[in-house]
Amino acid sequence: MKAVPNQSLRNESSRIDDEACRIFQHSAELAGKKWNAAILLALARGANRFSDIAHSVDRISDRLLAARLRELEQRRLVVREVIPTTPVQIRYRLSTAGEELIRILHPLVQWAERWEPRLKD
Amino acid sequence: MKAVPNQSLRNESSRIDDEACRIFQHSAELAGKKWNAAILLALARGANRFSDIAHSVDRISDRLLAARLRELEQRRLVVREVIPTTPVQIRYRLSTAGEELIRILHPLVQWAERWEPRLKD
DNA sequence: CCTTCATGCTTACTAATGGTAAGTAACGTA
DNA sequence: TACGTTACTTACCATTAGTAAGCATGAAGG
Repeated sequence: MKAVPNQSLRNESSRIDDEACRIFQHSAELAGKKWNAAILLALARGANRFSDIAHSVDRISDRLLAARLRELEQRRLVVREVIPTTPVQIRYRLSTAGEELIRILHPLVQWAERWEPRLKD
Repeated sequence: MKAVPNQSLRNESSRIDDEACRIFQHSAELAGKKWNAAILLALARGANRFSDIAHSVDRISDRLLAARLRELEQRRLVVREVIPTTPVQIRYRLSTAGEELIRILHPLVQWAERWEPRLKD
């Protein structure tokens, strides 16, 4: 279909490619990417070691947890500290941005309880 | 026994598999699944036909747009109406749940502007 | 008439991502 | 000595995403 994208009849300002919309899409997809919300929540609730998080987040695999923590660290939602004990301990915690993000997302719980009651089974 | 503090001694109720946490994860992943936020936003901003949404959401393919609209309809965030003109017109719009969802997610814009300034490039 | 275009999809194919299982180095415990 | 824990990585296959093309219907243009 998209061989010749004809939008000449369409007013350019109605396209969803301006700044706020791209930002919105980008951050929603970051927060909502599979496992991310659960990982951030686990950290918010006190888990701070790899294996704690792995136990807190139901059904996540080590491989994906490691991958997600690396991404979240790069995006600066999570801070990774190496503690030079023997053996080394690695501790993860939310950054301020991460804390604010889960606070912002909290209303989703009420939304879901209202509109998706079957989730409660 | 102190080099490695054992978190498994924490009480079971702190695990992230109880109801509110599962709901939280589930709805965050619904809202944040790739393209969903942008599609809902396009609808909120007035797009209501397939090709309008396709033009509004930058870089989405027809295939994924069709798939996502079907999912969003099943999840009751989007309503699909068939208008029996010739040829038939198909019109999509947000349900009340869908409208509330994008309202809830709106603070993400300010969050991202504050914490992810490089998105603004 | 006959070609061409728009709409709202579907089908076919490839690339990227996800899930499962197992492995690993360095230590600790029984 | 054997096994468990920690924080990962590697190997492999299944599922999903992205790209391109096809298609039925009808409208519009020459």
